[in-house]
Amino acid sequence: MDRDDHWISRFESLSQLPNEARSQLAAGSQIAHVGIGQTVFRPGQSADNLLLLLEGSVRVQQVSDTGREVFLYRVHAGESCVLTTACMLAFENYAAEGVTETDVTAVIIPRGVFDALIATSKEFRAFVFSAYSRRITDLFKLIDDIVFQPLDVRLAKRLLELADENGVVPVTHSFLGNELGTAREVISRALGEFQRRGWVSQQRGKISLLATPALKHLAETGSA
Amino acid sequence: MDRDDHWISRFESLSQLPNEARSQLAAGSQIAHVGIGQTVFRPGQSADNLLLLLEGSVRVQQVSDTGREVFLYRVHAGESCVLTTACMLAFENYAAEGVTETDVTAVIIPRGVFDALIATSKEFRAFVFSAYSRRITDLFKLIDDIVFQPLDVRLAKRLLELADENGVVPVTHSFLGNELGTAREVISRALGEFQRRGWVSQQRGKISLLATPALKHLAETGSA
DNA sequence: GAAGTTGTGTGACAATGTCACTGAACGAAG
DNA sequence: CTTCGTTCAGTGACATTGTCACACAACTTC
Repeated sequence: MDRDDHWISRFESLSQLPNEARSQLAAGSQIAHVGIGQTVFRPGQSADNLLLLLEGSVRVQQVSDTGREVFLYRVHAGESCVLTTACMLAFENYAAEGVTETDVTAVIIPRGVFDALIATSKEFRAFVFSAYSRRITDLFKLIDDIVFQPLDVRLAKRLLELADENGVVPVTHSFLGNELGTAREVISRALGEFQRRGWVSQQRGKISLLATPALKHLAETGSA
Repeated sequence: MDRDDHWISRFESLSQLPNEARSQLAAGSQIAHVGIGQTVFRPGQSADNLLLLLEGSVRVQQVSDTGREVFLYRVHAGESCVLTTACMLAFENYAAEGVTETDVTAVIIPRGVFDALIATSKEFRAFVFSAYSRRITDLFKLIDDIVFQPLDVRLAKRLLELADENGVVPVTHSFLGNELGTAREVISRALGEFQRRGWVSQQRGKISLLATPALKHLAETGSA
């Protein structure tokens, strides 16, 4: 097998798998492409695969009873939808869904292969539990932020995260509200304030960051 | 071995372990007692054991940078501190701590035994992943509640959860504020309103529920 | 360009969070 | 039984955030 261009080498901890496990993984999994805006998993639909992202990103959000959505976390290339797996192995449903934000290339590991690898490989277990650990830590941090961080600080952080290389954030106010668990109007006001300070300029569906340092300062210290 | 009074039989899914795994678990673990108010695990301290609670409860909370605390979830008898385990296996720290709320009896499963069982027993894996699944679902629900549920509804829910058989909740306003991620004053006001409606009466460090049905109605429908 | 859809701005008001206090209730000395 | 210190609860003023009801601007489609 040609290892160097194989996807496994893109995952640092997986590339430490012993040969046997490695070929077991390579043989048992397959690569899939999913278009933008597709729902990869959703409540009530039991997941049968573990997904590892090679390209693109997936947004995971909780769907409230009232139909509203809260952002939970984002799966980037090189990461896995590992929380889904807990539910997949436990046969339990949960109320979160995953939506592709870009075109996505992913590795599909079927339940059986996943289960076999968990049993045989210490390295694979380390990979899975470490992925868990990171996600859970993120969730704890999210709760902390929602409860204790003022909105402008959280908004500044998110703008910096979502900005492309030109400092442009190509999203609507309503998207940001969703992302931060608040209302569009609140985002509009906060962005209006940022604009008044000369930190951003706004176009329809697009925000340009003009003073990245000021935003960073707010995001990090919590004060302007 | 006398199984009927052994702790394993208290965990439904563990009692389905095949004999070999079962004795492996019984032999490798030990029972410990911890007094009330002890910190079982804390940030920066890597956990070396998986804990299964036999008696009592443990409160798990995120400790904010600012020193404030947010309630995350509660581990009851028959449950495990399983999220700690992810971090324990991944050698990563996180910012949550666990404090005993009562005297606690727990089973200590050392890392080595845990790891061996994960490898050998399908049933043990199911136990662990199912515990994960439940916790994660709870965390998602918590985020949902914090973002979308009005405070009075969340307070009513929590009062009902914390009440003893006589409908008495033996906690302070400040404890409840902590529990719901809000300030003491806010709890005082909300409880004042409940009292005005005749739903509760208050003593220092103690709240008595007078109209459980009304509280339930508020908790479930979101309207008085 | 007319009509429909989506995105943004704004004012009024409600709910919640923060701050600065006050005094009451309790426990531990003396 | 008092005194003192500590913890707990109540309150008003104000800041921040959330909700509702709009108006209107910017894009799309036909």
